[in-house]
Amino acid sequence: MDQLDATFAALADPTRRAILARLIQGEASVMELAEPFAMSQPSISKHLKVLENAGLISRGRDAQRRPCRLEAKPLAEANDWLERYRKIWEGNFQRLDALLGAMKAEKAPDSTDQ
Amino acid sequence: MDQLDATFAALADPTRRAILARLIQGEASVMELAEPFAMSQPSISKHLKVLENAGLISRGRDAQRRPCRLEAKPLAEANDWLERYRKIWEGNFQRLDALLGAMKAEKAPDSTDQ
DNA sequence: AGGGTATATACCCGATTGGATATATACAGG
DNA sequence: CCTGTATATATCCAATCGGGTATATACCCT
Repeated sequence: MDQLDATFAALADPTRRAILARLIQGEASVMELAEPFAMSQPSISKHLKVLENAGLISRGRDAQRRPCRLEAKPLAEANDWLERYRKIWEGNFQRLDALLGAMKAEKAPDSTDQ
Repeated sequence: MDQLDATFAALADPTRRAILARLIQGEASVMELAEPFAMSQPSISKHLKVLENAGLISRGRDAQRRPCRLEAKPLAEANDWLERYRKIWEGNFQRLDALLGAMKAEKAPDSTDQ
């Protein structure tokens, strides 16, 4: 599966998005991540595996715990993909310039609007 | 299904992303959209239905044709969701830069699949 | 070694997905 | 009305998904 496929597929589930949202606050164990959900621990582990396979999280080792943390890169790729469309659909060139600037440290002149 | 669920799920398929990419150039009929793919017409119609149900495209009527065009709103929502994370990771990178001074191993591949 | 805790793996199951083919519908033009 | 064209719908099928329970593994502590 393509990276973008895996990223968007992982983001298509509300449980997984909630897990990512929780991880904004910092690392968390599986138990901690499972707590808000009416769902079994293995199901959460499965969601975490999907996120990990998509590269959206990575995991450490702390005794029996396998703390999860956010990984930015696949999110950045998904964001880049969406930014392209946002630029076209909304005519928002500021964001595109910011994106191109971040990616290539170079401005992308484009005078053709709409 | 939640709007974000539907949007991300629709974007998780490379055929559907390619269809959206094609629609950047303007409206297109089902036949025109199907042409680049080694796939039956009904399969393309099914993909279009997924995109339409997610609100990512809308359809008109031109004789027998049902031209498709891009719709911005759901994309904007998905983009907003990702933007939140972009801000976080940019913040993290700033902190990281502050700590490590110079750490540059970023590649910037422009790998838009279509 | 044995017990407790945290997490992963192995199946099971029903629903959904993404493809196919065959058929139905909608419309244009002679 | 009939034909051709564009598109949608109806099944079918294998694969994947998202949940469950039961069990295994990994690690800490006494």
